[in-house]
Amino acid sequence: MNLTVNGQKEELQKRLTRFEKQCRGKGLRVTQQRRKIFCTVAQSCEHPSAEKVFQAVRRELPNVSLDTVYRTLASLEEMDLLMRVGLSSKARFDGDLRPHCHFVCTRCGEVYDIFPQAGEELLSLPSAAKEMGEVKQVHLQLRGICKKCQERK
Amino acid sequence: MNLTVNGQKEELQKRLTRFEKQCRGKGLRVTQQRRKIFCTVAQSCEHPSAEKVFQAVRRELPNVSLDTVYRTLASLEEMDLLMRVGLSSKARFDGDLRPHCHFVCTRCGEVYDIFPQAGEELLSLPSAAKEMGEVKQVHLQLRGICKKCQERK
DNA sequence: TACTTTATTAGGAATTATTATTAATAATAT
DNA sequence: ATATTATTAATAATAATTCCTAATAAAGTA
Repeated sequence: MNLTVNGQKEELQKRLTRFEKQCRGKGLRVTQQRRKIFCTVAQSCEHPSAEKVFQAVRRELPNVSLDTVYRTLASLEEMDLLMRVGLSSKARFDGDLRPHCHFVCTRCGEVYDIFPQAGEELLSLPSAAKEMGEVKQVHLQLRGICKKCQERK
Repeated sequence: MNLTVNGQKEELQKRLTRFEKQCRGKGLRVTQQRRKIFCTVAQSCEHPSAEKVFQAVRRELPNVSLDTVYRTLASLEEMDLLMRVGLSSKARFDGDLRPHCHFVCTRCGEVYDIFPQAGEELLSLPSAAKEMGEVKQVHLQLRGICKKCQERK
Protein backbone atom coordinates (compact mmCIF):
# COMPACT_ATOMS: atom_id res chain seq x y z
CA MET A 1 0.00 0.00 0.00
CA ASN A 2 1.21 3.46 -0.78
CA LEU A 3 1.38 6.00 1.96
CA THR A 4 0.47 8.87 -0.29
CA VAL A 5 -2.18 9.20 -2.93
CA ASN A 6 -0.43 9.70 -6.22
CA GLY A 7 2.23 11.50 -4.24
CA GLN A 8 -0.20 14.12 -3.07
CA LYS A 9 -0.29 14.61 0.66
CA GLU A 10 -2.86 17.39 0.43
CA GLU A 11 -5.40 15.12 -1.22
CA LEU A 12 -5.08 12.64 1.64
CA GLN A 13 -5.49 15.40 4.18
CA LYS A 14 -8.57 16.61 2.37
CA ARG A 15 -10.07 13.15 2.56
CA LEU A 16 -9.40 12.81 6.25
CA THR A 17 -10.94 16.17 6.99
CA ARG A 18 -14.00 15.24 4.98
CA PHE A 19 -14.23 11.95 6.85
CA GLU A 20 -14.25 13.60 10.26
CA LYS A 21 -16.72 16.24 9.19
CA GLN A 22 -19.07 13.68 7.71
CA CYS A 23 -18.94 11.46 10.77
CA ARG A 24 -19.64 14.28 13.17
CA GLY A 25 -22.38 15.52 10.90
CA LYS A 26 -24.10 12.16 10.99
CA GLY A 27 -23.50 11.73 14.72
CA LEU A 28 -21.16 8.81 14.15
CA ARG A 29 -18.40 8.36 16.67
CA VAL A 30 -14.90 8.73 15.36
CA THR A 31 -13.47 5.55 16.79
CA GLN A 32 -9.92 4.35 16.26
CA GLN A 33 -11.26 1.49 14.16
CA ARG A 34 -13.35 3.71 11.94
CA ARG A 35 -10.54 6.18 11.41
CA LYS A 36 -7.94 3.51 10.70
CA ILE A 37 -10.19 1.65 8.28
CA PHE A 38 -10.96 4.82 6.39
CA CYS A 39 -7.30 5.85 6.34
CA THR A 40 -6.28 2.51 4.95
CA VAL A 41 -8.54 2.85 1.95
CA ALA A 42 -7.96 6.57 1.53
CA GLN A 43 -4.18 6.09 1.45
CA SER A 44 -4.17 3.21 -0.93
CA CYS A 45 -4.06 3.18 -4.70
CA GLU A 46 -4.61 -0.54 -4.78
CA HIS A 47 -8.37 -0.86 -4.41
CA PRO A 48 -7.96 -3.18 -1.44
CA SER A 49 -10.43 -5.91 -0.61
CA ALA A 50 -12.04 -6.12 2.83
CA GLU A 51 -9.54 -8.81 3.76
CA LYS A 52 -6.60 -6.59 2.77
CA VAL A 53 -8.00 -3.72 4.77
CA PHE A 54 -8.45 -6.07 7.71
CA GLN A 55 -4.81 -7.19 7.52
CA ALA A 56 -3.54 -3.63 7.30
CA VAL A 57 -5.68 -2.36 10.17
CA ARG A 58 -4.76 -5.33 12.33
CA ARG A 59 -1.12 -4.28 12.31
CA GLU A 60 -2.07 -1.33 14.48
CA LEU A 61 -5.23 -2.63 16.11
CA PRO A 62 -4.49 -6.33 16.57
CA ASN A 63 -7.92 -7.16 17.93
CA VAL A 64 -10.00 -5.60 15.21
CA SER A 65 -12.55 -8.01 13.83
CA LEU A 66 -13.32 -8.75 10.23
CA ASP A 67 -16.95 -7.95 10.87
CA THR A 68 -16.01 -4.45 11.96
CA VAL A 69 -14.13 -3.96 8.74
CA TYR A 70 -17.07 -5.07 6.62
CA ARG A 71 -19.54 -3.06 8.64
CA THR A 72 -17.40 0.05 8.55
CA LEU A 73 -16.63 -0.18 4.85
CA ALA A 74 -20.35 -0.45 4.14
CA SER A 75 -21.12 2.60 6.25
CA LEU A 76 -18.29 4.59 4.65
CA GLU A 77 -19.70 3.70 1.27
CA GLU A 78 -23.14 4.83 2.40
CA MET A 79 -21.65 8.16 3.42
CA ASP A 80 -19.96 8.51 0.03
CA LEU A 81 -16.55 8.49 1.62
CA LEU A 82 -15.39 5.67 -0.56
CA MET A 83 -16.74 3.60 -3.37
CA ARG A 84 -17.02 -0.04 -4.11
CA VAL A 85 -15.49 -1.36 -7.27
CA GLY A 86 -17.88 -3.72 -9.00
CA LEU A 87 -20.97 -4.77 -7.09
CA SER A 88 -21.45 -6.27 -3.71
CA SER A 89 -23.35 -9.48 -3.20
CA LYS A 90 -23.93 -11.92 -5.97
CA ALA A 91 -22.99 -11.81 -9.62
CA ARG A 92 -25.59 -10.86 -12.19
CA PHE A 93 -25.53 -11.44 -15.91
CA ASP A 94 -26.59 -9.63 -19.04
CA GLY A 95 -27.04 -11.21 -22.45
CA ASP A 96 -27.28 -7.88 -24.19
CA LEU A 97 -23.93 -6.81 -25.56
CA ARG A 98 -25.10 -3.74 -27.44
CA PRO A 99 -23.71 -0.48 -26.07
CA HIS A 100 -25.78 0.54 -23.11
CA CYS A 101 -25.28 1.26 -19.46
CA HIS A 102 -26.73 0.16 -16.17
CA PHE A 103 -28.49 2.06 -13.49
CA VAL A 104 -27.83 0.21 -10.24
CA CYS A 105 -29.97 1.07 -7.26
CA THR A 106 -27.76 1.07 -4.22
CA ARG A 107 -30.75 0.54 -1.97
CA CYS A 108 -32.59 -2.40 -3.51
CA GLY A 109 -29.85 -3.70 -5.79
CA GLU A 110 -32.01 -3.64 -8.89
CA VAL A 111 -30.27 -3.18 -12.23
CA TYR A 112 -31.93 -1.27 -15.05
CA ASP A 113 -30.78 -0.85 -18.62
CA ILE A 114 -30.25 2.56 -20.13
CA PHE A 115 -29.87 2.75 -23.87
CA PRO A 116 -28.47 5.88 -25.43
CA GLN A 117 -30.78 7.83 -27.70
CA ALA A 118 -30.14 7.62 -31.41
CA GLY A 119 -27.06 9.67 -32.18
CA GLU A 120 -26.14 9.99 -28.55
CA GLU A 121 -22.57 8.97 -27.86
CA LEU A 122 -22.09 7.07 -24.62
CA LEU A 123 -18.48 7.95 -23.99
CA SER A 124 -15.08 8.43 -25.45
CA LEU A 125 -12.36 6.28 -23.97
CA PRO A 126 -9.74 8.14 -21.98
CA SER A 127 -6.53 8.25 -23.91
CA ALA A 128 -4.59 6.59 -21.09
CA ALA A 129 -6.71 3.46 -21.47
CA LYS A 130 -4.63 1.80 -24.15
CA GLU A 131 -1.54 1.87 -21.94
CA MET A 132 -3.20 -0.43 -19.44
CA GLY A 133 -3.78 -3.33 -21.79
CA GLU A 134 -6.29 -4.42 -24.36
CA VAL A 135 -9.77 -3.09 -23.62
CA LYS A 136 -12.38 -5.69 -24.52
CA GLN A 137 -15.49 -4.36 -22.84
CA VAL A 138 -16.71 -1.08 -21.45
CA HIS A 139 -19.05 -1.15 -18.49
CA LEU A 140 -20.74 2.05 -17.57
CA GLN A 141 -22.64 1.94 -14.34
CA LEU A 142 -24.68 4.73 -12.83
CA ARG A 143 -25.42 4.28 -9.17
CA GLY A 144 -28.12 5.95 -7.19
CA ILE A 145 -31.58 5.44 -5.78
CA CYS A 146 -34.20 4.17 -8.20
CA LYS A 147 -37.66 5.70 -8.57
CA LYS A 148 -39.35 2.84 -6.73
CA CYS A 149 -37.09 3.17 -3.71
CA GLN A 150 -37.50 6.93 -3.67
CA GLU A 151 -41.27 6.48 -3.49
CA ARG A 152 -41.41 3.82 -0.80
CA LYS A 153 -39.81 5.99 1.93
CA MET B 1 -38.46 -12.83 -16.93
CA ASN B 2 -39.44 -11.42 -20.29
CA LEU B 3 -39.72 -13.72 -23.22
CA THR B 4 -38.56 -11.14 -25.69
CA VAL B 5 -35.74 -8.69 -25.58
CA ASN B 6 -37.23 -5.23 -25.62
CA GLY B 7 -39.95 -6.71 -27.74
CA GLN B 8 -37.53 -7.64 -30.49
CA LYS B 9 -37.69 -11.25 -31.55
CA GLU B 10 -35.01 -10.77 -34.19
CA GLU B 11 -32.45 -9.69 -31.63
CA LEU B 12 -33.04 -12.86 -29.64
CA GLN B 13 -32.71 -14.98 -32.75
CA LYS B 14 -29.46 -13.23 -33.58
CA ARG B 15 -28.10 -14.05 -30.16
CA LEU B 16 -29.04 -17.70 -30.40
CA THR B 17 -27.43 -18.02 -33.80
CA ARG B 18 -24.28 -16.40 -32.49
CA PHE B 19 -24.29 -18.76 -29.52
CA GLU B 20 -24.45 -21.88 -31.68
CA LYS B 21 -21.81 -20.60 -34.05
CA GLN B 22 -19.46 -19.69 -31.23
CA CYS B 23 -19.90 -23.04 -29.52
CA ARG B 24 -19.26 -25.03 -32.67
CA GLY B 25 -16.32 -22.80 -33.47
CA LYS B 26 -14.75 -23.54 -30.12
CA GLY B 27 -15.63 -27.22 -30.30
CA LEU B 28 -18.02 -26.95 -27.38
CA ARG B 29 -20.99 -29.27 -27.42
CA VAL B 30 -24.37 -27.65 -27.64
CA THR B 31 -25.99 -29.45 -24.74
CA GLN B 32 -29.55 -28.86 -23.56
CA GLN B 33 -28.16 -27.32 -20.37
CA ARG B 34 -25.84 -24.97 -22.18
CA ARG B 35 -28.51 -23.85 -24.61
CA LYS B 36 -31.15 -23.36 -21.92
CA ILE B 37 -28.79 -21.44 -19.67
CA PHE B 38 -27.78 -19.15 -22.47
CA CYS B 39 -31.40 -18.68 -23.57
CA THR B 40 -32.44 -17.75 -20.09
CA VAL B 41 -29.96 -14.90 -19.91
CA ALA B 42 -30.39 -13.88 -23.55
CA GLN B 43 -34.17 -13.62 -23.16
CA SER B 44 -34.13 -11.71 -19.94
CA CYS B 45 -33.99 -8.00 -19.34
CA GLU B 46 -33.59 -8.54 -15.64
CA HIS B 47 -29.87 -9.21 -15.30
CA PRO B 48 -30.54 -12.46 -13.45
CA SER B 49 -28.23 -13.88 -10.81
CA ALA B 50 -26.84 -17.40 -11.10
CA GLU B 51 -29.49 -18.54 -8.65
CA LYS B 52 -32.29 -17.01 -10.76
CA VAL B 53 -30.94 -18.66 -13.88
CA PHE B 54 -30.78 -21.94 -12.00
CA GLN B 55 -34.42 -21.65 -10.95
CA ALA B 56 -35.55 -20.80 -14.48
CA VAL B 57 -33.57 -23.59 -16.11
CA ARG B 58 -34.73 -26.09 -13.53
CA ARG B 59 -38.33 -25.65 -14.67
CA GLU B 60 -37.43 -27.40 -17.88
CA LEU B 61 -34.46 -29.44 -16.77
CA PRO B 62 -35.36 -30.40 -13.20
CA ASN B 63 -32.07 -32.11 -12.51
CA VAL B 64 -29.74 -29.37 -13.58
CA SER B 65 -27.19 -28.55 -10.92
CA LEU B 66 -26.20 -25.17 -9.62
CA ASP B 67 -22.61 -25.96 -10.42
CA THR B 68 -23.48 -26.43 -14.07
CA VAL B 69 -25.11 -23.04 -14.10
CA TYR B 70 -22.07 -21.34 -12.58
CA ARG B 71 -19.67 -23.19 -14.83
CA THR B 72 -21.68 -22.48 -17.94
CA LEU B 73 -22.22 -18.81 -17.17
CA ALA B 74 -18.47 -18.42 -16.68
CA SER B 75 -17.74 -20.08 -20.01
CA LEU B 76 -20.37 -18.00 -21.81
CA GLU B 77 -18.77 -14.90 -20.35
CA GLU B 78 -15.38 -16.09 -21.55
CA MET B 79 -16.80 -16.48 -25.04
CA ASP B 80 -18.24 -12.97 -24.91
CA LEU B 81 -21.77 -14.30 -25.23
CA LEU B 82 -22.87 -12.50 -22.13
CA MET B 83 -21.41 -10.13 -19.63
CA ARG B 84 -21.24 -9.97 -15.91
CA VAL B 85 -22.65 -6.94 -14.18
CA GLY B 86 -20.29 -5.72 -11.50
CA LEU B 87 -17.37 -7.92 -10.65
CA SER B 88 -17.11 -11.49 -9.59
CA SER B 89 -15.22 -12.53 -6.49
CA LYS B 90 -14.71 -10.25 -3.59
CA ALA B 91 -15.56 -6.59 -3.16
CA ARG B 92 -12.82 -4.00 -3.53
CA PHE B 93 -12.81 -0.43 -2.39
CA ASP B 94 -11.56 2.90 -3.63
CA GLY B 95 -11.12 6.00 -1.53
CA ASP B 96 -10.60 8.22 -4.53
CA LEU B 97 -13.83 9.87 -5.56
CA ARG B 98 -12.40 12.13 -8.23
CA PRO B 99 -13.65 11.36 -11.74
CA HIS B 100 -11.63 8.48 -13.09
CA CYS B 101 -12.23 5.02 -14.40
CA HIS B 102 -10.97 1.52 -13.74
CA PHE B 103 -9.22 -0.91 -15.95
CA VAL B 104 -10.10 -4.36 -14.67
CA CYS B 105 -8.03 -7.28 -15.88
CA THR B 106 -10.36 -10.19 -16.44
CA ARG B 107 -7.50 -12.62 -16.14
CA CYS B 108 -5.74 -11.62 -12.92
CA GLY B 109 -8.46 -9.44 -11.40
CA GLU B 110 -6.19 -6.46 -10.88
CA VAL B 111 -7.77 -3.02 -10.87
CA TYR B 112 -5.90 -0.02 -12.26
CA ASP B 113 -6.90 3.62 -12.16
CA ILE B 114 -7.17 5.65 -15.32
CA PHE B 115 -7.41 9.39 -14.93
CA PRO B 116 -8.59 11.48 -17.86
CA GLN B 117 -6.07 13.91 -19.31
CA ALA B 118 -6.57 17.56 -18.57
CA GLY B 119 -9.49 18.79 -20.62
CA GLU B 120 -10.54 15.28 -21.55
CA GLU B 121 -14.19 14.64 -20.80
CA LEU B 122 -14.89 11.15 -19.46
CA LEU B 123 -18.47 10.86 -20.58
CA SER B 124 -21.77 12.56 -20.99
CA LEU B 125 -24.64 10.89 -19.20
CA PRO B 126 -27.26 9.36 -21.46
CA SER B 127 -30.39 11.45 -21.40
CA ALA B 128 -32.52 8.52 -20.26
CA ALA B 129 -30.53 8.30 -17.03
CA LYS B 130 -32.57 10.80 -15.07
CA GLU B 131 -35.75 8.80 -15.58
CA MET B 132 -34.30 5.89 -13.63
CA GLY B 133 -33.75 7.73 -10.40
CA GLU B 134 -31.18 9.97 -8.82
CA VAL B 135 -27.69 9.25 -10.13
CA LYS B 136 -25.17 9.60 -7.32
CA GLN B 137 -22.07 7.97 -8.76
CA VAL B 138 -20.77 7.04 -12.17
CA HIS B 139 -18.59 3.97 -12.47
CA LEU B 140 -16.78 3.49 -15.69
CA GLN B 141 -15.02 0.19 -15.99
CA LEU B 142 -12.89 -0.97 -18.88
CA ARG B 143 -12.32 -4.70 -18.97
CA GLY B 144 -9.62 -6.51 -20.79
CA ILE B 145 -6.25 -8.14 -20.35
CA CYS B 146 -3.62 -6.07 -18.59
CA LYS B 147 -0.06 -5.62 -19.89
CA LYS B 148 1.39 -7.95 -17.28
CA CYS B 149 -0.97 -10.78 -18.17
CA GLN B 150 -0.35 -10.25 -21.88
CA GLU B 151 3.37 -10.67 -21.29
CA ARG B 152 3.21 -13.76 -19.12
CA LYS B 153 1.44 -15.68 -21.92
C1' DT C 1 -13.18 14.46 36.70
C1' DA C 2 -16.49 10.86 37.32
C1' DC C 3 -20.79 9.14 35.59
C1' DT C 4 -24.25 7.86 32.20
C1' DT C 5 -25.89 6.80 27.94
C1' DT C 6 -25.72 4.49 23.90
C1' DA C 7 -23.23 3.49 19.68
C1' DT C 8 -19.70 0.46 18.54
C1' DT C 9 -16.90 -3.44 18.88
C1' DA C 10 -14.73 -8.40 19.35
C1' DG C 11 -15.37 -12.95 18.88
C1' DG C 12 -17.39 -16.55 17.05
C1' DA C 13 -21.24 -18.75 14.85
C1' DA C 14 -24.15 -18.78 10.84
C1' DT C 15 -25.28 -17.85 6.24
C1' DT C 16 -24.64 -17.11 1.42
C1' DA C 17 -22.10 -17.45 -2.84
C1' DT C 18 -19.06 -19.97 -5.45
C1' DT C 19 -15.90 -23.69 -6.72
C1' DA C 20 -13.90 -28.45 -6.65
C1' DT C 21 -14.34 -33.60 -7.01
C1' DT C 22 -15.80 -37.75 -9.07
C1' DA C 23 -18.54 -41.15 -11.05
C1' DA C 24 -22.30 -41.23 -14.33
C1' DT C 25 -24.31 -39.39 -18.61
C1' DA C 26 -24.94 -37.83 -23.24
C1' DA C 27 -23.30 -35.28 -27.56
C1' DT C 28 -20.65 -35.98 -31.57
C1' DA C 29 -17.74 -38.54 -34.85
C1' DT C 30 -16.99 -42.87 -36.78
C1' DA D 1 -25.04 -48.47 -33.44
C1' DT D 2 -20.69 -47.73 -30.94
C1' DA D 3 -16.81 -45.47 -29.06
C1' DT D 4 -14.79 -41.36 -27.47
C1' DT D 5 -14.59 -37.74 -24.60
C1' DA D 6 -16.65 -33.45 -23.03
C1' DT D 7 -20.17 -32.44 -19.92
C1' DT D 8 -23.02 -33.10 -16.16
C1' DA D 9 -25.36 -34.19 -11.34
C1' DA D 10 -24.68 -34.61 -6.79
C1' DT D 11 -22.43 -33.43 -3.04
C1' DA D 12 -18.64 -31.79 -0.39
C1' DA D 13 -15.60 -28.01 0.38
C1' DT D 14 -14.17 -23.35 0.38
C1' DA D 15 -14.52 -18.38 0.31
C1' DA D 16 -16.94 -14.17 1.28
C1' DT D 17 -19.99 -11.85 4.00
C1' DT D 18 -23.30 -11.11 7.67
C1' DC D 19 -25.55 -11.98 12.14
C1' DC D 20 -25.65 -12.33 17.30
C1' DT D 21 -24.50 -11.08 21.97
C1' DA D 22 -22.04 -9.56 25.74
C1' DA D 23 -18.30 -6.38 26.56
C1' DT D 24 -16.18 -1.88 25.54
C1' DA D 25 -15.45 2.90 24.84
C1' DA D 26 -16.86 7.55 22.84
C1' DA D 27 -19.29 11.68 23.83
C1' DG D 28 -22.43 14.24 26.60
C1' DT D 29 -23.62 15.69 31.34
C1' DA D 30 -23.22 16.64 36.20
